[in-house]
Amino acid sequence: MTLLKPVRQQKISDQVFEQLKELIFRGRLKPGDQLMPEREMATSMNVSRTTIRNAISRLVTMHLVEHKQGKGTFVAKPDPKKGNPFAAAMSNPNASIYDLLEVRMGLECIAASLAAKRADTSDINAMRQSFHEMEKKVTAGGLGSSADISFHMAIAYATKNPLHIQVMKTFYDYLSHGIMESLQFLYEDPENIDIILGHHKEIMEAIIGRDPDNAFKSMQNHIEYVKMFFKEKNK
Amino acid sequence: MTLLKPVRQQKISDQVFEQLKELIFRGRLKPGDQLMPEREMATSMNVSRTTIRNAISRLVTMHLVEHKQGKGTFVAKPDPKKGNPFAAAMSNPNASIYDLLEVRMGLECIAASLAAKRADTSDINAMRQSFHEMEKKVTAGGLGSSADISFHMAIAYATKNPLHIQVMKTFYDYLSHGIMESLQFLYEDPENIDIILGHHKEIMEAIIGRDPDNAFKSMQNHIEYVKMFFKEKNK
DNA sequence: CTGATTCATTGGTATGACCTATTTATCCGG
DNA sequence: CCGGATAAATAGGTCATACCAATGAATCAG
Repeated sequence: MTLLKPVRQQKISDQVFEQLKELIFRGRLKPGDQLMPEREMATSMNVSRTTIRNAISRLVTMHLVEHKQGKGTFVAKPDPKKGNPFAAAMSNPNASIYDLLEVRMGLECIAASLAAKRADTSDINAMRQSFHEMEKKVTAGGLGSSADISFHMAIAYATKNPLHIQVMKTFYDYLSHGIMESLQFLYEDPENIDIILGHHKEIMEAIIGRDPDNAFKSMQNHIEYVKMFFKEKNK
Repeated sequence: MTLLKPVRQQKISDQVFEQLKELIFRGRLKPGDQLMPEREMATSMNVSRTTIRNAISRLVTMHLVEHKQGKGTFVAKPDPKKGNPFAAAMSNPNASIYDLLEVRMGLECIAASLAAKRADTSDINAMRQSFHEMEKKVTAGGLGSSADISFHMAIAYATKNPLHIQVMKTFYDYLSHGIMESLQFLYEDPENIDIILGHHKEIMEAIIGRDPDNAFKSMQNHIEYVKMFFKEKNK
């Protein structure tokens, strides 16, 4: 007898749930986006609508998506009121975008260097995709801020560090809600956008080239630039 | 045409959900209790099993109840970890103390360098106090892990960055109980303690001496040492 | 053009069937 | 009487289908 049982320990609805969750956390589905109709999703995944609904209803409970009868299901805008420690911290009027950048400086520089050591091809593809999406958006006159977030989240995932991923996810959950408004100033100037895209390219190439030190420095340089921008702006 | 019809139709599954939630919150259903079978509950509430399942699955998502196929559904033991993003991440079996140290590496190095720029006398006093307390504890044969945490938190406060403070608080509040047990291994060897005290002294002096670069490097060196310790230990 | 109606789309609920996992009861050979 | 195999009962998990309810767009009556 063979020694194995490819037992299905994970429920089908769990798998669907995980897939959708990943799409949202990685920014592949952005707040406001509409999900595929349940019936369609069911057939395209070869599972019953019951299972799809079960998975989605869990996302609803987690406030990641919202049901709108007769219209569809949409990715929710993160609500800071919902037990997010970062949101609590940031609702403190003493906390500024500058504080946020300082913390990001710590987290993301080390993340970039770890990513350079551990990124696999799918991570790199995610980065490339987000990069090109942002490029496309800005050349089309758009803002590209959500693609920006996706890019940074792709790096977080590439660290393969579940704790770091969780922390960054919580971070950007909040960011896409409140702070992003401040960041809009950054995207208003086309010159800034080119510089930022250049930074991203630098970071990405360091990671692809498996160069942790350069990845660290490129990220440091990137965030330092953003910090300087806001320091200039506020005087 | 005035303010009319705040009509809001509540979904049936919502009503079921609320009922069950109340039962749990009010203690009518206690941890470990088994819920009525879904089919039975459905008939006794005059709704379909679909609706019941939807409501219960939301309770599952909120970690209020647990499904056990073939056995039933049970009220879950309140786990303080549940609902906290950090704890959720760490309950992931893939998350290790090594992951934690990587994230700390990012956060605390930048914190040390910021502290070197911004620490005031009361911050420095807090550091000194924690340092000496730890020194006292270990020479008395104690563990000093809580003084260790106090030391690192003193640095966090010295950054004057409310977001960073909040993040580190959450870190130590929710992680320490589980993770600190692992750190005990570190304190078991007197030799380690001396080295760690030396590290702390280095960090502290760099901060007092207003030397951000050295503070950064000292902290990096410190955490790197701990990382190495666990890497050695696990092979 | 305005307003009502119709209809396609999409989430919400209801049944009923069958699958899978767990526990309990039963039966049978030794 | 015992131990293990078998069967039944229980309860959650999945599937398929039908219909209800809300929304919005297209259509039609005036």
